[in-house]
Amino acid sequence: MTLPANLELSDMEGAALGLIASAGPVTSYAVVREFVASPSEFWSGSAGAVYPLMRRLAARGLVVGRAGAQGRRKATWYTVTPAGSDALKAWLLDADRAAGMGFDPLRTRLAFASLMTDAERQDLLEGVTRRTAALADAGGPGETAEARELHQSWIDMRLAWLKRLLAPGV
Amino acid sequence: MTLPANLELSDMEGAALGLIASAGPVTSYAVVREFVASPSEFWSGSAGAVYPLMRRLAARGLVVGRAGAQGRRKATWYTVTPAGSDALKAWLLDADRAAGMGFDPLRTRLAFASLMTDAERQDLLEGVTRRTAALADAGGPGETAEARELHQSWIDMRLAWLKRLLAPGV
DNA sequence: CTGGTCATGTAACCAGTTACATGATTAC
DNA sequence: GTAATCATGTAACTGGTTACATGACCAG
Repeated sequence: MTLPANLELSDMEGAALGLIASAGPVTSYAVVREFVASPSEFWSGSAGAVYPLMRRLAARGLVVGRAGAQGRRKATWYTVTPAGSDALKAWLLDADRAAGMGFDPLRTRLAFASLMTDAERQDLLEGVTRRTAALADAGGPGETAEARELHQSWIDMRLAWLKRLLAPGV
Repeated sequence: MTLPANLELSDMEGAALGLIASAGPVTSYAVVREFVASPSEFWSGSAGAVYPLMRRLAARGLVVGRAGAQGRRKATWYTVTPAGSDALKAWLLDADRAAGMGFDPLRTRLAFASLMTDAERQDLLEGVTRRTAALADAGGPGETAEARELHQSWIDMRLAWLKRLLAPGV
């Protein structure tokens, strides 16, 4: 990529910028709420992360923050700039990074399956099966149909894989 | 969980402790090599992360480090203690955390599919398809058969999902 | 009007990153 | 013998976390 360095985004920055672009002028708190509501649960969406992140984006000229109010409270409303739009596009369409596997807590543990007894392994897989099945209902409200389908595919894959490993005589 | 607080492990600590338990006495550098070679690519395995982590584990009594040598170089060799073994077991068998989805860079982007044009979306999915297909060969050497199968299932799921989305007339 | 929650932050801490330093080992 | 790389670290920076502070809003 011969992209200007100031346009490069971390994944959390990209996600935040996407939210701002989608939801029009937003306050930092609205972004916090979206992160918290997200089914991804990878970022906590803590205020201590989001508020400085928004200031960082503003300092880089990717968003503008206008001082305003929310009722009697004063608040800053953020909008993406053209430069922010470019940065967001570049991040969204970065196939190299999109193809990565990210972090998978189950795989991390199964790398050490040899350290478990058979009974422990069985218990773990059953516990994971129950909890994975429960994830099916937990769709985030803001997600697109495509993201939701990927979520569901992930769950289906997981359950099929678990079922096979739990099958008697395997 | 009524687990003593000093037994709780972060995911990176758990992974490191698993490596130490699997490979017998190891140096910090050996752990670095394993992290770097891991197909997960989530942690960089930087020395600046691993060396302090090993000291932290030692300070908590989960491993012991014995001063020794590697040829003429001096090095510290780490072994898990019984307490470390307990902590590792608790981390490995924590079904709640194992069932989590972790971080998925593709899903993070697809949450904003509405911000792409049709052509851009098509390009992205094709790029991801090519790169995902290439992942099939990239099995980590230290991984167990189960972890490898989960890796492969993830790839198959991804490819099936991508193929469906790229099918003409959908 | 008072107790709880919402909204907007700030501060201190912690863990992981890149970049650097240094000495041992290996390749040529 | 000298250059490259391996092995063992350290230091400074970054960014995300929890915990706290403060004032607005809302239910009884």
